[in-house]
Amino acid sequence: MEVLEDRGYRTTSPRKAIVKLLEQKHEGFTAEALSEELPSVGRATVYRTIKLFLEAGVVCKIPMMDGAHVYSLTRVGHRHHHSVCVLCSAVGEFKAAPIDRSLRTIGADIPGEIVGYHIELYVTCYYCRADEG
Amino acid sequence: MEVLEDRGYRTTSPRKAIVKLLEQKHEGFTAEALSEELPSVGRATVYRTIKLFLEAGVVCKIPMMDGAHVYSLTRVGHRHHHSVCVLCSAVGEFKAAPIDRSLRTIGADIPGEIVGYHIELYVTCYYCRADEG
DNA sequence: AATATATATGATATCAGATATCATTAACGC
DNA sequence: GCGTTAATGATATCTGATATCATATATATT
Repeated sequence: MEVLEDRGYRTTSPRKAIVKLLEQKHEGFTAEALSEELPSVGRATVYRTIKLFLEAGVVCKIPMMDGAHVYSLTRVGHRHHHSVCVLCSAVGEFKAAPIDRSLRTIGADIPGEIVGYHIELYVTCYYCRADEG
Repeated sequence: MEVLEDRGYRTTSPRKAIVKLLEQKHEGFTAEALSEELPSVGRATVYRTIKLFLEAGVVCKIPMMDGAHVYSLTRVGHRHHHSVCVLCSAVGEFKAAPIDRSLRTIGADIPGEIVGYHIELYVTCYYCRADEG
């Protein structure tokens, strides 16, 4: 929320409601699902707000294995990547730093200069594995 | 094409036309663009065929930095990842093996068991860098 | 605290990418 | 060649997301 204020955005009640809900969510969510959970907030506003949060770096967009994608609140400050449970879409964050190193090695074999990268790890999380036995 | 035959799919002329066009394409493409380049093939067929190719592993779906995505013909047989030029969307493939190793180390810190992963490297390719100076 | 001003909202329409339907067409096995 | 079955293509439809625009409300100014 402070991030938004710093950027000159207003702290409105719809935005507060969305942030409040997101803080409780440790699973990836779709814009549609979020909208359904917040009937008091207009559909358009939900989509707009997620886009705004994306640009501000407050949420991340995570592609899933099947081509779909979910959003997730960013909890760590530094550069990171995501692990996503393919069953419940619980999202974990891990530091980018250790991978950066090995990637720099690989970079030597890549034609062109690396300007960024994405890594998604697809996992089955502890709870889902427990359920499946 | 042989991959498809092995799977019991028929080698039809629309499919041949699409494969032929893809072989010449070293840039990522969208289904829409492909459809426009092949007016002789119906829109639905283009989308269907791309989906089919995806499932057969003949093409890959590559998420771009801005949230869009492109498709790209798979040229290497083994497991690989992609580098994509953010300017012209030229696609390169690189072997997954060297990264697998470092990722296995990181895996120890990840809650859950890794069932798969994606890596996309975003680059500015040689030609685009030459153009921009 | 009241007001002015610009930003944000929400209802609706619209868009884009993709998929479902289904009658017609054309591959492949015989 | 012929029959069966999969594939095609025109159309309608779906889903996730965005554009429009009148109304409401957050902040700055007084």
